Amino acid sequence: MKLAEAKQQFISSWGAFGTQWGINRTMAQIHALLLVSTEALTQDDIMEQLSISRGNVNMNIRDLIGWGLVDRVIVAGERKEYFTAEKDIWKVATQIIRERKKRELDPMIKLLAQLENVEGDKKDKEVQQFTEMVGKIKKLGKQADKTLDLFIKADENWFTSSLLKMIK
Amino acid sequence: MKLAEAKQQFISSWGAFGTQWGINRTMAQIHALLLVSTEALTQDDIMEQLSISRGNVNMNIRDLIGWGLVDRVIVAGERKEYFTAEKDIWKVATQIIRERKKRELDPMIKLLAQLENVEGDKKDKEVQQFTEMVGKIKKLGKQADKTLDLFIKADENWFTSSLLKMIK
DNA sequence: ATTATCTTTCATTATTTTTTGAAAATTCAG
DNA sequence: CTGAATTTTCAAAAAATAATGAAAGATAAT
Repeated sequence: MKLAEAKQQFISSWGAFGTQWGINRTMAQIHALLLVSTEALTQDDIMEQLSISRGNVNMNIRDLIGWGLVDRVIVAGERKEYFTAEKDIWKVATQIIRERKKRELDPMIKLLAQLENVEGDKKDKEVQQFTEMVGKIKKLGKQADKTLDLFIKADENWFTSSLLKMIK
Repeated sequence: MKLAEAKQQFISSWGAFGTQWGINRTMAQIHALLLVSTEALTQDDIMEQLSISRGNVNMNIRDLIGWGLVDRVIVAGERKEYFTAEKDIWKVATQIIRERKKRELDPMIKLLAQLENVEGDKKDKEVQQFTEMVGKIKKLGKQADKTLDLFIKADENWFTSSLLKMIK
């Protein structure tokens, strides 16, 4: 397989995987394109390479910036904006985890905490089972939350912990 | 909040969260409904409670069975099929992980392995960067794969490991 | 073997999500 | 300040996804 073909394959597949994970196909493709681009790209570059409209590029790029996965790059003497993706794949992973945790896991735990306070007879079997189920899911959610925090922190402390290992 | 209202809220929110994770809203809602139902339900029960069509229930129920999250229940002397959800939330979690791993992570790693073998000059900077990026992502994918396996195994060994702790 | 009950399928319809592209807004050089 | 270059917005169109419901297919009781 040639390089150009491989890149194309990577971009298209990344888009398909994204879709399965509730991520807009185009957003995933733009991210993939920037991941395998040596240089920073303009909106026009992206439009051309993915055959998509200006508005589409603009919206998805801003989303990616909101996810902390893409940065604007200022090129001296150029009017246009350039965009580049974080290339450290470990940072990419922790950033995605950080964001999904904030946007989805945290609100879910909050909701479950509310639902646990259902009114009614604590001896009512229906009430009991519901509260128990909600409580268990909340507990699992909190465990996941903690585990993911450790994961994220592991990254932040990577340098420190490497140093520590050298000293010990 | 009353029980009925809380259940409704749970089902509707579960559907919304599902959507964010690339899971069909209705499928998530049926799963939620079964999770908080004391008794097994028929297709008609589900149709009524969620106000959806028979065909919709049927397809999504079969999907949920395919995911290993819902079981058919045979009730003696009854013609109709009943359905019930696995209530052990830890098992639910590991089952979802097991399936998504199989359906998504494994194929992704396979693809990346292929893309690593791009033809061309190994000294070409473009080729180098692409191969490196793909390799890094594959490595991360494999790490995730291992970690998730541990997670799944932890469950299977839960009883064993509890026993071990007691003996020690 | 016939009938009644229940399940499954799938072409059609409806809904949701994504994309487009032109207009508006912004930015900056001169 | 003016105007050209660039970015952003958003109503409308297109595409993708999901839901409906009637017909066909099973299944089991009589």
